[in-house]
Formats: sequence, structure tokens, C-alpha cells
Amino acid sequence: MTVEGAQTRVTRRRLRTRANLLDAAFAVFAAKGFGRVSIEEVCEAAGYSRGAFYSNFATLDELFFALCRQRAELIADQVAEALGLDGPDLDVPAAVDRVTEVLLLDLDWLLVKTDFLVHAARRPDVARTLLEHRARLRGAIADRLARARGRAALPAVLGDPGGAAHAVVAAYDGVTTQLLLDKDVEGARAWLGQLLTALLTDGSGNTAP
Amino acid sequence: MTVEGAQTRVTRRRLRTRANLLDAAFAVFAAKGFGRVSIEEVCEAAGYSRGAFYSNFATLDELFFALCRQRAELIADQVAEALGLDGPDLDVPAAVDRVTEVLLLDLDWLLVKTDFLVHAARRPDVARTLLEHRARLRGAIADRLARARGRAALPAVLGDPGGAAHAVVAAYDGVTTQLLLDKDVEGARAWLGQLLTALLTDGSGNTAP
DNA sequence: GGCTTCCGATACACCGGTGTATCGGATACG
DNA sequence: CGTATCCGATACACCGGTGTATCGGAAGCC
Repeated sequence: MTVEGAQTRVTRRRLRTRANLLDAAFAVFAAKGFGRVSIEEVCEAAGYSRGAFYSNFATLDELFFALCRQRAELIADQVAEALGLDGPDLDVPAAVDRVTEVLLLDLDWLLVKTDFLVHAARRPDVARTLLEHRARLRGAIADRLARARGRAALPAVLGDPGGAAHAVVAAYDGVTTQLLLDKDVEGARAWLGQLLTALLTDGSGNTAP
Repeated sequence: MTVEGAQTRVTRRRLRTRANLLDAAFAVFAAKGFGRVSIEEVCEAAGYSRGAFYSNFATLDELFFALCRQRAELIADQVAEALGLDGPDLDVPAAVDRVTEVLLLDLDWLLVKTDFLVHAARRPDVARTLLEHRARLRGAIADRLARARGRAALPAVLGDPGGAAHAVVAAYDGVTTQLLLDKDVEGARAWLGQLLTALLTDGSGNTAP
């Protein structure tokens, strides 16, 4: 039933199997895509029986959601760390490098994430959650950009740092789409770097390499 | 068997039912997502029995592919038309308006298209087809931009018109992602306009409204 | 180590969707 | 209008996955 309020013993084994199920599910979802996957497949991949599954999750959707939440927060933390690395002043190209290193690393995750996107696009409540998550990320980026105004003025067309952050996210999403098809991670990184440079500078090339 | 080589009579009824199945499938796919849809559902929505389906398609994948191909070509034609409208000189904001009018019109299509994207991301052969399609579209945009050099110089960071076209597509994809979640078509159009302006001008605002 | 609690494996009944084979009625053509 | 052809509806056998109920054994606690 996945109730967590009235649990007497926290049970160690349970946590392990739950984690194992999540890991196996990630692999299976990445390979086949959510919606093409049965509960049995996940269990088999994890080395458990269906009993284990039903003891930990009520439905496949629930597992999928838990999985995406887990990974998304992991990535978000890494991005936040990458953004906070250098001091009060921001070195745009360096920061871009560090962030793309995190964001455009794991093709499997991008695949599952996009699966989750289309899933969310059809469920307003899930969409809300995802939107909030994205807003938080954008906020972090905007903050970072605002603190770095001195070094490179933002182009006027984008407006405030919030708008610029919005553009950064859009660029990332756009590059992701192409990457999903051509699988060229290095190319995507380079390309995202160029795009962000074009967006975040006024075209005079003052922060370009 | 869907063989089209040795067909004695071209049969009118068949074409109609095929079209009906495709239309109904579009609605169902948009509502539930490919992979959450059964053959029966599609047939029911179209008002046919499964016999009709199997007489026209071998598998649900085949229908899905045919559907995406159909719609994609329709959109591509409309975009090509919108790009070719004004004379040898290009009015960037106007062209952007016309194109976004076509591209960001039908949320259902964006939904299905993204479904198709994740589908393609897992099948190299399908991915190839989609990549070629995108390359053709980029080519059309690059041509258009190249012919309009006189009016507004492209920012150096993006390189040649090919690079700029690449950026345009990325912006479109990025905006699409957000749009799928917040369903704000008008906002997406405005936002895509801003993004493209930021990308295609040198920041001096010479083509900004 | 003995006891209690809990977790996950096994077994079973069930259902929805699949694919095929067959047949009746619609359709094109002379 | 008659007839050959084709299309799609119906019927059937089948399978894979689902969810539940039950039970044996592991994990925690004394």
C-alpha cells in the first residue's frame, strides 16, 4: 500500500529491494520506453518476483514517478553545485562547460526524462510538479546570472535575468531533442555552448572563447 | 499485408476507412499517448472492427508511423509556404510570426510528435528518417536566411546560415518542451519570437519590434 | 537462540488484447 | 443487372500480464 506513516520497523532489506527495483526499472525504461514495459519485466531485470513489486509499489506509474523524482533531484543538486562553484563573479564559458558536463552526460536519463515529459503533458497534476521543478532550476540560473551582471551585460531582447534563464533552459531542451536522435554527446555539448554564448552575450563576443 | 505493388482495383472504400482509422488514431494517440493505446481502442474510436484494422495495417507501430509521416509532411509543406511568402528580401519578424503560427498551433500534434521522438530515439532506423526530415527543414530555413543577409547580419557566434538554422530549430524544440507542460500557446509564440530575435540579430535590436 | 514481525516467493483465477480464419454484404465493372 | 472481387465484421483460440491470497523464510529485537 506504500503507506509510510504507520511503519513500526524501518526495515533495511526493504530499502535495498526498493532501490534495486528502481535501478532495474531505470535500465528497462531506458531500453524500451515507459508504456512498453510490464511489471514483470522490471521484476525479472531486478531479480525479484512480482510479490516484491506489489509490496513496494501500487502501480507501475508510481514506480516510474518515484524513479524520475529521484534522478531529477540528483541532477538538480549537481547543477546547483556546478553553478555555485566559482566565486561571486561568474565565468560564463566555464560555468557552461561544467553545467553541460552534468546535463548532457547520460543519454539514458535524457530518454527517460523525455518519456516523463510526454507523460506529464497528459496529466495536469504531474505537469504542475514538473513545472515547479523547472521553475526552481530557472530560479537558480537567474540568480547566478543576476550576480554576474558586471562581467557581461545581457542582451536587451531577453529582458531581465529571469528571461535569460528561461532562454537557457529552452536552449538546453532544444539541444536535448537533437541529441536524442543523433546521440552525439560531444557535438551537443559544443553546440549548447555556442547557443548559450549567442544568447547570453550581446554579440560583441566579449565572453566568447 | 499492406502490399501495394500488386493491387488490381484501387478501391475507394479502402482509402476512406484507412483515412478514418488514421484520424481516429490521431485523436486517441493524442489523448493517451502511443504505448498506452490498444488496437481495439483505435478501431472503436474510428467505428470499425479489428478486422478493418488488420486489413489495412500489420501492426500498431505501422499505423503510428504512417500517421506521423502524414502529419509531418503536411506541416513541412505549410512551413515551406510560409517561408516562401515574401519576396527575395526577408522580413524576419513577419516570417517568424507566420512560421510560429503554423508550428505552434496544434497542441495535439506536438504531443504526438514528441511521442514519436522518443519512439525514434530508440530505433536507429526511425531516428535516421526523422533526422533527414529535420535536415530538410533546416536546409529550407538556411536558404531563406542566406538570401536575407543584407537586412540583418547574423551574429558571428552562430557561424554560417546553416548554424543559424540549427539554432532556430533548437529554439523551436526548446519552446515546444515548455509548451507541452504549460499549454500556453500564445505565450509560447511570443517567447519563440523573442528567442529567435535574440538569436538572429546581433543584439543591436535592428530587427526587433 | 528464541520469538515476533515483516518481506517477498509461489500459486491461482481472471481479463483484455491479439491474431487468424471464415463468411456475408458492399463495390466496382461489364 | 448480374457477377466477380474485395473489404471488413464476427467468432474463436490463445497468450501475457495483472492482482490477490497464502505461506515459508529472513531480519530485527530481546
